[in-house]
Amino acid sequence: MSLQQQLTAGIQACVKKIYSADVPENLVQIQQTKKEFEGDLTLVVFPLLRVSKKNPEQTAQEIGAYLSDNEPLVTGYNVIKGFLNLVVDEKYYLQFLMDYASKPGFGYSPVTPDTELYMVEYSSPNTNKPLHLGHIRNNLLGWSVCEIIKASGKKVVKTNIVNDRGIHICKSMLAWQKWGNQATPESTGKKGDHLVGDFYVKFDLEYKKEIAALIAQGKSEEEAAKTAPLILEAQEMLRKWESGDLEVRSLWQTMNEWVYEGFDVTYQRLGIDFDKIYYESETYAVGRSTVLGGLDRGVFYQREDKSVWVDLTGEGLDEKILLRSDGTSVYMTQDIGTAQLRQQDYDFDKMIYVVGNEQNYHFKVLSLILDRLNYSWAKNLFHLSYGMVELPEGKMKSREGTVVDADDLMDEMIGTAREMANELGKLEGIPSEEQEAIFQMIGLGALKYFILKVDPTKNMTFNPKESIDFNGNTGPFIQYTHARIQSILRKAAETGAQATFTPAANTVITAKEKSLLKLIHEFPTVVQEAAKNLSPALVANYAFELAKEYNQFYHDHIIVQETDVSTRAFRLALTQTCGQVIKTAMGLLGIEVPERM
RNA sequence: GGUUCCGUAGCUCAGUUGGAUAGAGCAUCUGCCUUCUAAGCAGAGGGUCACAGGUUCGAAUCCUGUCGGAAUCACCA
Repeated sequence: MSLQQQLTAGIQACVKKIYSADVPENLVQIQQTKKEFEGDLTLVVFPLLRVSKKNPEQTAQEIGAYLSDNEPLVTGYNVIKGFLNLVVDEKYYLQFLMDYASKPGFGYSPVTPDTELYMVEYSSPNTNKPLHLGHIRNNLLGWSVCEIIKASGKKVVKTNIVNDRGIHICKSMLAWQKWGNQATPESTGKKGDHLVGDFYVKFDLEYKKEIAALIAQGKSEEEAAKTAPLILEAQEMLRKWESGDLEVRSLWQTMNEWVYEGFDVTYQRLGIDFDKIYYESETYAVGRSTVLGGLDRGVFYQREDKSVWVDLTGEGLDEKILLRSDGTSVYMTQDIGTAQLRQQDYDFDKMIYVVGNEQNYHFKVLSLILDRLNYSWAKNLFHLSYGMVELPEGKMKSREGTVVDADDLMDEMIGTAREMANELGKLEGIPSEEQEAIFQMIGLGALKYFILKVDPTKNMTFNPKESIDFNGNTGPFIQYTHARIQSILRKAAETGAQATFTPAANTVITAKEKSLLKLIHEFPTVVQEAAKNLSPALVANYAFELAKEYNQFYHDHIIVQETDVSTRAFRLALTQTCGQVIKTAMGLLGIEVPERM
C-alpha cells in the first residue's frame, strides 16, 4: 500500500472515530505540501466540513491531533487556514530508500501475462520525402509513450504503417522517370530518402508551371489543377500500380528501397524501433474489400460515377469518400484494412494512434466507420493527437523550403555538443571514439528533451536561428547531473566507502535530504501518471526537478569526504539512487546518460 | 461559413480530479571555483493567467459570450 493510500485510510478511520461518519476516498484530498510551508503532505479539509460541521481551522486541528496520536506515519502537523500540513516520519522515507528505491527496477510495475495489450502506431512515414522535425516529434513521442506504458505494467506492441503507395509516391516516380537521368543514391552520393524527396519537389515545381500555363490560356485554377498533363500522368501511373503493371511496380520497389535505406539510418540515430511494421501496399486491398462488402450491406453508397462514400451527416460530419471513381483507394481505405489486420494479428485491448492533430477529423471518421461496420473493437481505438511543431513564422512548408530536416538537425546538435565540450575542455584524455559517443549522446539528448518536455497535445515552437539550449531545463543539464553523480560514486569506490545504510532511531537528515527522498518516492507515481496521460512530458519535467534538487543537495553537502560513516553511507545511497532514477527516467524518454561529460 | 483545439513573465514552457502568496528555464543584472565535475549553485527584477460575465467556501483550471491564433471540412496523405 502506498503512503497516500495508508494515509487516506488513516484519515477515513479518524473521521469515522471523531465525527462518526464514513467519507468516500475522493473527499480525502491529499496533496504535496507547498515548499513554503512545513510538512510533507497536506490534507485539504474543506470537503470534510459537511461531516465535521465545524469551521476549517477547527476541523483541521482535530484531525491533525488525532493523526499525530494514532497514525505512526504522522509525527507532526500544523494548520494554515483550511489546510492540514502533515509531517511524515523520516524513517518511512529512509526505509523506502533502502528497501525499494535503491533496488534495480525501481519505478517499473511488473507485467503479468493477463495484463492488457496496447498496440501503438507511430512514425507512419510517407515514402516520398525525408523526415523532418515534425516526424521527429512523432517518433520520439511514440517510442517514449510505448516505453512508459511498458514501465507502467502493460504489454506493448510498437507498430508502424508505412504509407508506401498512393498518388504521392507516383509523383516522385514520375518525376524521376522524366528528369532523373537514371540517378541513384550511389551515383549521386545522396541518402535515398533525400534523393526521392528531391523528385517529389521537382514534380511539384513542374506541375505548378503547367497549372500557370493553363491559367494563362484562360482556364480556372481548379480546372487547371485537374487537367494538367503531369497530374493526369501520375493518376494513370497509380492505376497501373494498382493493376500490377510490372514496370511501374519495379520502379516503385527500387525507389522505395532507397527510401527505406535512408529511413533506417535516421531511425537508428534516433534510437527508434518497431515490433511489427505494416505496409499500406499490403493492407489497402483488405480495406477495399471491406469497403465493397459494406457497400453490399448498404453501410456505404455509390455515386453515379462509381465512387464509394459514407454519409456521416447524421453525426454532424460530412460525406467521406472511400473509393475513387476509378476504383483506386484513398488513405481511409487503407486505414480500415490496417486496423482489421492488426486486430486479427494481435487481438489488442487498446490501439493508440500517434498522429498529428491535423488529422483529428480523419480519426473521428475512422472510428465511426469501423463502428458502422459493427466491429466491437472500434471503441478501443484512441488517437493520441499531438500538436504541430511550428517555426516562429508559422507552419513548416516543404514547398517554401522551410522544413527543418531531421538528419541536418541531428548533425547540428551533435556538432554543437562537440564545440561546447571542446570549449569547456571536459573530455581531455578520453579516447576520441568515446568522445564522439558522448557528443552524440548530448546532442541528441538536447534535441529529444527539448521536444519531449512539452505537453504532447500542445503545439510547440522551434526557432532554428536560436540553437537548442544546453543549460537550464535541458537534456544536457540532466545528463550532466548524472555524470556528476557517477564521478562521485567512482571517487567513493576508490576510497572503499559503503553505500549500504541502516536507518537508526537517532538518524537525523537535513531538509534538502528529505526533499530529495520525497522526490524519489514519487517516481513510480509519475510513471503511472505519464502512462495514463500518454505524456512523456511528465517524466521529462520530473527528471529535471530531480536533477535540480540533486544539484542543490550536492552544493551544500559533502559526500565522499564526510567523516561520519553512517551519514556518508546514507548520502552515497541517496546519490546512487538519484543517479539510477535519472537514468531510468531519461531512458523512458530515449535519452542516454553519460558516465562523464 | 460549420466543427475542433489553443491564448500563463520579453522568449520557450510547467501548473494533477477546481485548493494556500501562479512556478521553472532562457535572456538581463549581482554574487560563488586552493574543497567530491561551475554544462553547476545562490540572489534580483519581470504577471490584468487574452477580455467580460457566471457557477462556489475557493477558478489559470468548470460554464457562457467577445477578441486573437491554429487545424480541419478534397476523387491529398
